[in-house]
Amino acid sequence: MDAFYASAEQASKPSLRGKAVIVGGIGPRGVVATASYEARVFGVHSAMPTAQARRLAPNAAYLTPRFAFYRAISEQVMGLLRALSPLVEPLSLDEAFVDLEAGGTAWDEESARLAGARLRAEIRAVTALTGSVGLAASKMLAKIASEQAKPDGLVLIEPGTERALLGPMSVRILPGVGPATGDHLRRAGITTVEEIVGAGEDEVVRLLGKAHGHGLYAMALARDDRAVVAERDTKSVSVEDTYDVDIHDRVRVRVEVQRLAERCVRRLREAGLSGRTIVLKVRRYDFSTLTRSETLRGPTDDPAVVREAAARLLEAVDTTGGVRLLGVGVSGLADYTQEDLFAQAAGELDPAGEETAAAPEVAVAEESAAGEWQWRAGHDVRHAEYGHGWVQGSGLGRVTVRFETPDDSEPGRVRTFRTDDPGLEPAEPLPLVPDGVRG
DNA sequence: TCTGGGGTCCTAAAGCAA
DNA sequence: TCTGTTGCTTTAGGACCC
Repeated sequence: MDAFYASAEQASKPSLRGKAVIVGGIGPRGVVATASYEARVFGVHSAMPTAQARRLAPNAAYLTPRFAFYRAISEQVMGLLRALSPLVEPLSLDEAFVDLEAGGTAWDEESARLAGARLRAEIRAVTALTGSVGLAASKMLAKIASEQAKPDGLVLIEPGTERALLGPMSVRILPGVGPATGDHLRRAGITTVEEIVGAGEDEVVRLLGKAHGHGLYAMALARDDRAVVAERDTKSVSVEDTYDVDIHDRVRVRVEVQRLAERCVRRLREAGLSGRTIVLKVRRYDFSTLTRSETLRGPTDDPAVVREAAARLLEAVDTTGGVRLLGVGVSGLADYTQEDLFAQAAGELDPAGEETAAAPEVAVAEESAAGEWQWRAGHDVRHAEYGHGWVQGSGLGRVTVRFETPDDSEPGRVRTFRTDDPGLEPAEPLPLVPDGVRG
């Protein structure tokens, strides 16, 4: 999907169409998740600090992500893909590999082009958004093709032309070559794919190590036989928070770690999983990051056990100077819950339900105290008199709403209310395409 | 005013067992 | 029993991806 989050917001909000839209973290330490193509003109791109984006594009619309909304669209698109083949490997909400040959949907260039073109039309009809298609003989090349196809296009790499296409391109297009490996290669005088080939496999392995070196050399030769894998088991579950200002108070650090442990376990249980290894992550004031982990004798999904392990791990970490991020994760997952003796003992000492019942109430109370939690910028609302709209901003006891729906062709009217206006309530996003037209 | 959140995979060191 | 080798597990860190 092209500039997925930003495009979805533009489709949902007519007043943003044709405008620079930036979706991402809005706080002082946020980063850009997606910038609309209009915003990219100003030099804004994903992973850029939002503060920097504001300097480059001060008049853009800044929105926090609405993942539930994007997920609903994503599921519609993934459904279209699964109609082409059972072998669909999602990479994220907006990207997936599809093995068209395994699905019997395509077997040569012509049938592939046809399937791709049809798919693009279906995506547009069902979601009102544009998607790009890359067609090629391997995952790596399909991915490169789809990047070349953006926005709103289709690119097919013809068999036999792969090496010539790849040769002059930067090493950075190869999967697994990020900033660090790119620098490493550049210091060895290697900046293009053909220079990797020219250096020879032994030299690349010497530079980058065995696994990485052999893999990368194969990619440079356009050799990639990785299969499309439909179902991949989750290997870990984690949650983390970056704080708007560094936390210096050790007691507060402990409290945050306990909260994160509980959130992590909630996610773990929702997925029907349990795990053996508890990981604590700490990013200090200077951005140095460290992790500490502890492996239990058996898998657990007990909040008390995870909280206690996380607390133990924290005691071995020096947080003087302040902490900018804390995280708690669980790995070594099992899809069953084997209660170990410690978990049971902890449960008996600490009456069951107390911690899980108390935590959400505290959270809700705090969000309410912070004020206007339900009037988050960009989120949908409904007003008894004016109908459906979305929050443009809120603060100081006021909330500003633009009343418009995805099928409006003109920007809607803006009105401001008190945050406690009895006629105003949070609402679900409206479908981008009227129900009757959906596939 | 630097640098999110959710993951995956790889490497290397250290401890331990065969 | 001593020593060296090998291999597995745990831990920590780093790179990369969207």
